[in-house]
Amino acid sequence: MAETLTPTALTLKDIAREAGVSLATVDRVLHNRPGVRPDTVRRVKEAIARNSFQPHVAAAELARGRARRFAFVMPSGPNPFMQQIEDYLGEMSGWLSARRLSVETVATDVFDPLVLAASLEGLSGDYDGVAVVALDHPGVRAAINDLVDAGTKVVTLVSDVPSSRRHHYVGIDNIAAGRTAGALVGRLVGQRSGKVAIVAGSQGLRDHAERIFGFNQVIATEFPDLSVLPVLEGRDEDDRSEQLLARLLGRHADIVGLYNVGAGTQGVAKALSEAGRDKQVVFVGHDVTALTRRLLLQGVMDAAISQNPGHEARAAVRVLLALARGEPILREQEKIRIDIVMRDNLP
Amino acid sequence: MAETLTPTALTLKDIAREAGVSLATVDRVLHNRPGVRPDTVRRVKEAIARNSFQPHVAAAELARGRARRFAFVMPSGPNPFMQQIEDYLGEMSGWLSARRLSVETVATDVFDPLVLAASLEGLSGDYDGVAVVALDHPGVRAAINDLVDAGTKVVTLVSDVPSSRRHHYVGIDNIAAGRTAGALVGRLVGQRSGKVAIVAGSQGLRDHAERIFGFNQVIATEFPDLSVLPVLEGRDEDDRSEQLLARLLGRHADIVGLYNVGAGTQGVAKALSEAGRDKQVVFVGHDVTALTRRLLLQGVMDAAISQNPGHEARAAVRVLLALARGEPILREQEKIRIDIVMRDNLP
DNA sequence: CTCAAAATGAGTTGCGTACCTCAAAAGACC
DNA sequence: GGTCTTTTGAGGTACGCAACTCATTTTGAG
Repeated sequence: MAETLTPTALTLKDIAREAGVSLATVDRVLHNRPGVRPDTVRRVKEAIARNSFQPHVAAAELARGRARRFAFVMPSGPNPFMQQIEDYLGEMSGWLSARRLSVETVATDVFDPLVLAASLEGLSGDYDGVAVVALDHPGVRAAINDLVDAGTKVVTLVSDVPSSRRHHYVGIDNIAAGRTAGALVGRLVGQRSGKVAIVAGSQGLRDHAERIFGFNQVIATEFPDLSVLPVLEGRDEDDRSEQLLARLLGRHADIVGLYNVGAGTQGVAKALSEAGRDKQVVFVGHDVTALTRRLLLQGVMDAAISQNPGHEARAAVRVLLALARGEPILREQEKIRIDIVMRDNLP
Repeated sequence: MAETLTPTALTLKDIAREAGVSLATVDRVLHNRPGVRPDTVRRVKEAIARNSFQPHVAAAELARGRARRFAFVMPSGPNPFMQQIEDYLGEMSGWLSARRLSVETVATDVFDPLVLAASLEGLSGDYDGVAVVALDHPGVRAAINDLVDAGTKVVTLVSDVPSSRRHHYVGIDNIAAGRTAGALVGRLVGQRSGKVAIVAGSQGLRDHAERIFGFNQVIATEFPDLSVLPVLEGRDEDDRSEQLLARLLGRHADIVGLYNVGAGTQGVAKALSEAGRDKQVVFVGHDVTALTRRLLLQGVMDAAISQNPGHEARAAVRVLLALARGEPILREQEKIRIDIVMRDNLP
């Protein structure tokens, strides 16, 4: 009828007795300090495992004295999505200070690999953990690895550097996101056949390229009545996106779908509206911002693929904290999901 | 360039000095203990606010000695969604024991208000917090209020009792979920006109009724080419759902959409397949289980409206813990979102 | 003004761990 | 067997707060 999940509550003292050693030795084993014979280490670890002992987090945290410091390395430009992440970090301030944690944001030009790498190197030694919106580049990779080697916990945020030895990635699978966008456009277009336009920031950005890849994959294999037009590179700028799209709409009367991969949403929407085709064209984009929220409510946008910035901010902090404490990570909890947001499930 | 979110780290001693009182008095104020003049209370609270002091969670937790006990009151039947919630609670066991928290699940017949109320009354005094999958009934409401009055923190889970004085509800807005389902069916049906079928467990269940309400609302106002057939009450049973739906499909050749509000998914899918109409009818249901996952991959189901059971389990625990500690709740974090799950964003 | 009640100060203990020192024991090496 | 190094034990202090006791001061009612 009633099942308890937490049976025992042993302490280090109990483990010491169990293993037939002193508290000091258990402490040495627990913190990988030198000066313990391998055989003794084994005995202690066995005692810990046998009793499934877990150190009391609160006691450990209290005893260590100095506060943990984390740094968030974020893009310096005016990116609304990144701004949301910072806002949500700010909302955590009470939570953070009650745990004596310090989170600092460091703005830098994440699109310049050398500048980013230099910023990362500059953090070494000062922080227990670093979350970074990273560009996938050899210099950045090396900087991340250096941090890791220095004992700093590193988490990549939003954009991954899979070839580095970062401890964790907090963000979505962008290929799957592109696939989802493709499925949505295809399904929402319905019976109609015609062309599909793609507006991206740049195909050089890893996340954009991956999204486009996934999108094309789905359209090509599952919606034979649709053909994808060459990608417009709007550089995430409103004006440029608008001009490029307006020209394209003028040339193709049979555009039935539109996928906006990155930012520049304002310009994309304007081009659609001014051509008077915002109701006929299925428009799928990314992220829930004040703007996309409005466009969804107006029916100009049909769906937004979203990664929850609040979740990403909190997950990054929690993962860094768990890594620093040596606690296991709740993978299921920290996994960022690909949200499909339509008008009626707007968060 | 770098902005710190956590400036100070005062202690109770500092607050005592600031307020010109002793540690004991600060302690009395902090824990609402009697024997402090109103004026002194004010002074202490002002000092706390002025310095935005927050007690060190770890120290408080360590000092209080006894572990906190939480109970989860769950349906006793073989409900896969509830099972998932329990599974995720089990996955937290390491996290829980490291914090010396105990979570016990109590199985009971949540559909019988008297039995449920009795179960709740029986918990009084033994637990610091209770999460309950509750039926909205006067007897249950009274039982919840009694728990609250006894100082127990109460959270309703999945299904709310808004008229009670429960401290928090962890679950989705079911009207919005129904609206989302309606929008999906309507959009995915495309240009076609025809009829839409609804299979529910029972219209007596609050969550099902709300979902149907939201669904009808959207179809009626936004998809005039679709007409909704009377609700089939399958009692969440496979066989019954299958029979009812098979009969309905036989009578109406122009069914283009299907909304399965609750369980019984196996039967619903079978009726569709055996009628050879699983590809023509847009089928939207709820929750991601092994079964719905398979149906989505096969293309039988087109979308599932989902509430993340892992998130609900963890949110309930976190909310109970925050309430017990007197910490603020991170509303954004604990809010359960309505997930639209299609084949390409299957979690 | 008196006296009891209320309010406050001062202090202690303990929670479980981290981190440190110093001494003692055990082992390794020649 | 003696010397040196490695390993281990024993113990202490500190972390910030909860919870408690007891003495002292202040307050208010009569």
